[in-house]
Amino acid sequence: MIWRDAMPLGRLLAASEVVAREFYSRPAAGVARDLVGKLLVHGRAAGRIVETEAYLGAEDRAAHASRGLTNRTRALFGPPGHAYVYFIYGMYECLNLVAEPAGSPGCVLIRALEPLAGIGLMRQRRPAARRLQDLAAGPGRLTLAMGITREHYGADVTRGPLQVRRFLQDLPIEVQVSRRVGIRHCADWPLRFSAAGNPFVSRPWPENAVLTSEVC
DNA sequence: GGTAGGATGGGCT
DNA sequence: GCCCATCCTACCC
Repeated sequence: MIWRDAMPLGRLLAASEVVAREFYSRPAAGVARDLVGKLLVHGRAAGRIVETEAYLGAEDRAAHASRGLTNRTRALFGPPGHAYVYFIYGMYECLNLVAEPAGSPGCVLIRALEPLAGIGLMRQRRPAARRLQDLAAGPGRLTLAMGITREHYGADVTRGPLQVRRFLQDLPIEVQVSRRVGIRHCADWPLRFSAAGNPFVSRPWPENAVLTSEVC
């Protein structure tokens, strides 16, 4: 198993550009699908997003926003392109990116990364990971590996140390659609998106996953 | 290879 | 008081 960086951070940054706010200002499912293949950077750590889930508004009972505007969900109702980080199961934090225009609370849960740079640092933060594929495979593992916490609640991901970037030379990638993980309500909605065949996803794609061809 | 159970605390009814 | 967008370990094939 290779624990070295796949590419130096400087080269990753030179080969990519920040994703603009307009990208996020549309229905969350499309944002989630198109975030697969993008680059997530925090400080010296970076990785390719390989798995996401969309969460919608009032109609989606699995979404925090379905219970309306509260102190916790405030960021979901704000402008797109910001981080929504929440604390779960008394131990873990999950990173979402706010989608849709301000007032419409859709968001995208970032579920898994293919680590590319800062892997030594990620490994220090995730001593329980035994394989590179496990470093950031899962929403709680991902935030641990990347050093993302509730302090990033509301952070603007179009500028600053936490960023989402697109590769300048976009390559077509296949995205699979399946059911969201670990929820009770609306469990059959096809709102989980993952890079087909990628070994860094948090769990295997189900038999009934549907393929959709997209450009990252 | 697989899974059952426990850790642990904030948000909301 | 209950639920929860999870993870790890122990244990069992």
